[in-house]
Amino acid sequence: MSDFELLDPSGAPVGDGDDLTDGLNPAQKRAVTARGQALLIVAGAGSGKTRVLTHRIASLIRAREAWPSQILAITFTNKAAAEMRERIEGLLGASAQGMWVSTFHSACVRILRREAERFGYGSGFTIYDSADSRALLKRIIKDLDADSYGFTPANAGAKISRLKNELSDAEAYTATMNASDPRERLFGEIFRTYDAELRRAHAFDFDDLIGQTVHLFRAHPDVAAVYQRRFRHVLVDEYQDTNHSQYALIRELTKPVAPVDAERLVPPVRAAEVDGTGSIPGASLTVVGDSDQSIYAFRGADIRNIVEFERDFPGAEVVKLEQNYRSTQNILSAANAVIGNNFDRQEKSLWTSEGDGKRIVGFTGYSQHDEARFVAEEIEELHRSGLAYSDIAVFYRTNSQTRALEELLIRSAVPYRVLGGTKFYERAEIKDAMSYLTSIANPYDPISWSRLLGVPKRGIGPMAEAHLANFQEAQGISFHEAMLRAGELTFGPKVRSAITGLGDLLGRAARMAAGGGATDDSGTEKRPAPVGDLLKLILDETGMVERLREKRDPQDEARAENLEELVSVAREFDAKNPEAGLVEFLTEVSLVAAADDLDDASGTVSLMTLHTAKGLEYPAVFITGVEEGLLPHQMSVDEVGGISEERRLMYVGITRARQQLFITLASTRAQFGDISVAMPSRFLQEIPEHLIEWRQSPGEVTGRGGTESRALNAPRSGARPARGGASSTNSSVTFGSGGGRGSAAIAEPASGNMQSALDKWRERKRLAKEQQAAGGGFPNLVGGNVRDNGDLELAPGDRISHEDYGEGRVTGVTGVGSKRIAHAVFESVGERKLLVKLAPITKHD
DNA sequence: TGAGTCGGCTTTTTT
DNA sequence: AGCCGACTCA
Repeated sequence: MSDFELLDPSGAPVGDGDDLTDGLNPAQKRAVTARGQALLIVAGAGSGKTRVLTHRIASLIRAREAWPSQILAITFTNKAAAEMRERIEGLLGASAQGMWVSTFHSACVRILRREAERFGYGSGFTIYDSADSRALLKRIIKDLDADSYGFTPANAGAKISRLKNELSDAEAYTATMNASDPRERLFGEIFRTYDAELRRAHAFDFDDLIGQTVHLFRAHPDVAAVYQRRFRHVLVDEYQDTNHSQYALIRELTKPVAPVDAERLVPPVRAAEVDGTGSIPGASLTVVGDSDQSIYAFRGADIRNIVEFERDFPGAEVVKLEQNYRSTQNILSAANAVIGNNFDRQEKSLWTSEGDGKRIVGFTGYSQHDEARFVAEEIEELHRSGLAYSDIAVFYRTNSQTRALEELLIRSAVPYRVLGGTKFYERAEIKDAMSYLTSIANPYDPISWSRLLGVPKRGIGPMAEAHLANFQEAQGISFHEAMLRAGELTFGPKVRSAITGLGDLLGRAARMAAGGGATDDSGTEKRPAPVGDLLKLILDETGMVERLREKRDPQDEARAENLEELVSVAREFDAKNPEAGLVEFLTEVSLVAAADDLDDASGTVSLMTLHTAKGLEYPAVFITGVEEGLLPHQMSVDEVGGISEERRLMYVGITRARQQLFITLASTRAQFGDISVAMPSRFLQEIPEHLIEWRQSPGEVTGRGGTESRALNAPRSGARPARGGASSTNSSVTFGSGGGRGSAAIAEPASGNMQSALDKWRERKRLAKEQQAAGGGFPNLVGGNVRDNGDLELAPGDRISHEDYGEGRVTGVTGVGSKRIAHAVFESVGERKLLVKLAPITKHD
């Protein structure tokens, strides 16, 4: 039973009577049971690909075709990885110990830390996130005076990233560039310096994690052989979003091991592992993807990886999953219609046997606030009809759109959370605290060191920093050592003691982290200190939290709370990973994705970008800001293939919805401080009109600035028959792409009366200007001054007056302090929940 | 050296 | 409108 030697590659037949294939459709069954070197599973949205993938892995293990440790499964986010592992363990009824289920980045970090001595880093090397890279580039660009040539940290970073994703490096770039172009020469210099600085700091950026692993494998066949031998089955999810370096990594991992390398492996290879020539055959590869959901071209994802899979891996089998188990037919028809406008795709059409379901609800607001108000009201309506808040999600194209949405959700007392966006770990105070931990793990890293010098303020400025950095480089010592030896430099007594004191603190913390006795209590144990203790030591000794508290600014108060939350995050990590240490903590923090902190049990509405939404599903979905310039985004319009990618983004958004889909837009939108007129998105026009029930169509919002009361603009369903959608809407939605600079990507149906649309657009723009000039802005502009009702006391029975809803009666009050919520019934709109502090209400005496 | 003010720029999406 | 960075003053 437990005899490893009996492992037979051909395996026991899986299939008949196997519960791993029960209830699967024929295509899914094939995807689970197919065996061979290469398998491509083309999985449309909602076609059960996670199920197929987990069952495939479980069947490999259960049939004894593979041990868990021979499986490498790559997912897009850490959350998806955790979920997949859990589901596999559920199927096997046992732990899947030794199985690698992780993201590309996590898997590569794991390999790189193991093999760190091969490239001269310690295993505690630092991972630079985009902000760190930008900080480094900023310094380099300044040093090289490259800003006058138009280089910015952002554009240089993007270019470096693109090159690294192609497995290029500074040397290769310099060799192939046009050397007579000073701009190119300068960029080569930036690139070279950037990489040199990374090396000096013992650091990798995100792209290096993949690229350096590939280089490691290519430079050291013996190292590659270890992993090629170990992973017999490689499975990759979201294959359409892989870039070139990830593709190369997969190729390396699935190569056979040549006899010369196989011979040197430890432990020695067994006869069963090699073929007749003494080679270990390449691992089997399974990739899952959907080219219609490729939305990461901007970071190097190459759709050709999936489109040309069969050419890359001759003899590959292809299985197509087209039956959808997630959405209603109406939603799928809309999705099919939209994506059908992408001309260069493989034909594929989603279908369901579940019936049409409800129609898609459309709404056009007069402003983004009006739009947000509709979203908030509909969410409440859904909630009243029995849907949990956690079953509802709101999507948008750009993070900046959250402002208006959040404001209205707060006012309506709808519990929500924003996924992604300004992430916890991107907050300044968190980065400050983390810079101490990073520096403790890697005392050669200048970025974290430079950051911690200045926070909290202790009189060490740029001058002192520069002197220390020169000293550090000249002596070839760590930054911590350089600080301890500050006496050898010409500093004033005050600055010197600040520097040595800080150096001492870092040294003590580093010894604790390494397991040495930093404090001289009985500690004979050589155990690394818990991360929580290290962090607490730093925060206590630097007084960072108290300093924030002293300022008595509510924002600083929030920052202090964030730091305390960081301590509890660290403690949680310690408890969950008793064997892990500081480096593991830092790795986890660097690689968490936006969707990773998604807590499904939280009972809140989820707000996120369309990108973050990929891979998720919700019973009710709102797609907001469906306007030209936003979706498709202005930036993408002139890019080759840009519109196609935006359309896929729309497609991804639509296909997240299970039962109810809402599509909203606004006719004006404020950006960069002033208000501009927004046109409905071309994608809106691509959805067959009979699928949409307009509560307020774009046509109705055209022309007039919206003088009616907001509450009356959006009567509940039924009050307004949905005739608006058919005629008026679609004629007014027709328009050109604005400037009409026809890039290759734009193959839009040039239907209809462009001229009249243009006229309407001009007219609206004029009206918008006038209204703005007339003062007070738009009547529908909710934003701006946040009101504060202070300690307004309300009790059941009180009569109140609401700016939008009119007269009403309080039926109850829940919550405490600033989160007090009044439940009220209004004559015009019925039941509503209001945040007492912020709602536009007055109480009648 | 550090605090405060003014001006320019921003918004695409993320591991 | 808001954030960051450069510049100015104490």
